[in-house]
Amino acid sequence: MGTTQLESVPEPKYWHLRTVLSEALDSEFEVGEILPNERDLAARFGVARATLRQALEQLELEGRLQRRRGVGTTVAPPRVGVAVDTREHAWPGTADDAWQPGDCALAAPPAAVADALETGRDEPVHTVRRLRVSHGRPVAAELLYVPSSSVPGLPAIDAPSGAARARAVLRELQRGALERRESAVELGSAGADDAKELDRLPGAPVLVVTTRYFAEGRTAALSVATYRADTCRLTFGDFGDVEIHHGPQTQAS
Amino acid sequence: MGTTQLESVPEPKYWHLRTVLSEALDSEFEVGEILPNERDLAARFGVARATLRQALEQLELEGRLQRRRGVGTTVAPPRVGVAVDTREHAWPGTADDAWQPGDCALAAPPAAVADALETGRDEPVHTVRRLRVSHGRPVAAELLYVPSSSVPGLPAIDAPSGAARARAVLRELQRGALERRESAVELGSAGADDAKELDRLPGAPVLVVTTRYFAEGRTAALSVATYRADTCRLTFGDFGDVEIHHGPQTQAS
DNA sequence: GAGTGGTCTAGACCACTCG
DNA sequence: GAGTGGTCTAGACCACTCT
Repeated sequence: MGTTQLESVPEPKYWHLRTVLSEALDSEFEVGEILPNERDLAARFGVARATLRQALEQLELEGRLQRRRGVGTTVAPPRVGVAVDTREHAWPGTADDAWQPGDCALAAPPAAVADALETGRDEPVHTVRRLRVSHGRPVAAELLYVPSSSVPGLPAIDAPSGAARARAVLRELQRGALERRESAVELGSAGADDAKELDRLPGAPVLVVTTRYFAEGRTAALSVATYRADTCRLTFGDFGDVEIHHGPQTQAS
Repeated sequence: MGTTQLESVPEPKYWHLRTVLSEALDSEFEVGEILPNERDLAARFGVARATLRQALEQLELEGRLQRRRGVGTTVAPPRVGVAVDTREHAWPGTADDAWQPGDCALAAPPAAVADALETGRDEPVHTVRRLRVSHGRPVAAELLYVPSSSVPGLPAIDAPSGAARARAVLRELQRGALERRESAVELGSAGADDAKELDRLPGAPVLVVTTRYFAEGRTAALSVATYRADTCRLTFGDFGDVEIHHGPQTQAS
């Protein structure tokens, strides 16, 4: 007697904190508003800073918060719906397919990519780096692997790299009639280079979309695109901008 | 002089560790093999346990490792390709749509769901809980929201809940001709209930797939499915089981 | 009971942004 | 230079799984 247990099966502190903060975000904060700094928040809740950070990490993973070193923690806007559509328009190289071609190189791809393309492991393929921008912010970085056989008309003497080359490869790829595409989505973490382009730290969670393009029954190209998981909601079909999911709780049954 | 800097722009220890461990996993370990425990590993690399754990967390997020309390850390098998297909077969309630109907309840859904269904915020809808199993393991938990108007033929006097009720709702939903569906994928964290069904801890990363089913131009049902992000690769189209992505490094350009 | 991963603490220092 | 989030430490205890 004398002691009261709030939780007979106590949940971890950081999880409880996450819930409390989540509700506070809903009711007491506006999008873009700056939260108190971590040391103050930790003191206010009577926990160590590391524990508070665990809760903040959860909320950032869920797209509720945005943290920037040297600046502070702000309330994130709702995730952007990004179409990863499977229709005929918006093939790579179409006039506006939401991607900005960056650099291009001719290099041997990772072994797994070579296998999928059915090229030799040491055979160089055109590797186009592209960036996808939405609402003025970079949302995804892509590597598009195009075997030489998919772009037979590509001039051989051009500059072997650079943005002009990237556009040329896309143009030629577009000429060969692409028939079909298949995609897969999985969770990953941003490598150093992707992280830089996406304005995140290395290790930031990303949604990796791997897409295989087919032409004449064979794999004509392969794309590996990493989307910022904190800010993006990938839409298949034409989902519009309805906001459904808003946290981990599934408050039914 | 006298001191050597391995990194002129030093990367964080945990990130470097992640890379080292990742390579070790590729070359020196088999799937299912148990790693040394965290305290030993930390000592071996000369870092604090917390730092080592940060590296392990990354690798677990990437689906390379599997950690179980009281057991140990093992090398994870490649992610399972799970079809989130958009074809006509495999509508909810089809003979085999990979989902096992669980419970069913009639309850007011979260506000966001009610809005998407265009039902009143306090109007109860049929809420079916289902579990998706692949290779003998649970991979996803789903809540399927079905407004009464979508299942007009549903007997009113039946048991209002339970597995039998769930099957009845699905059967009636199947009768009304579904026309189209739209999906979105985003990162989330498992709530306590989902976590339990998926055999994970609360807060575990999940891929949340929100699907809207249309019939006669209106939203006939809405599904929120949470897939284990560590073990699943969601495939759209029919991607097969090719393994492409294998870590954050993008070793081209 | 022994051994594992999971949680939590109290502190330190670093890297970055901004006025 | 002040203030922020990011990294790291060395330790403690807890919850769980096996034998």
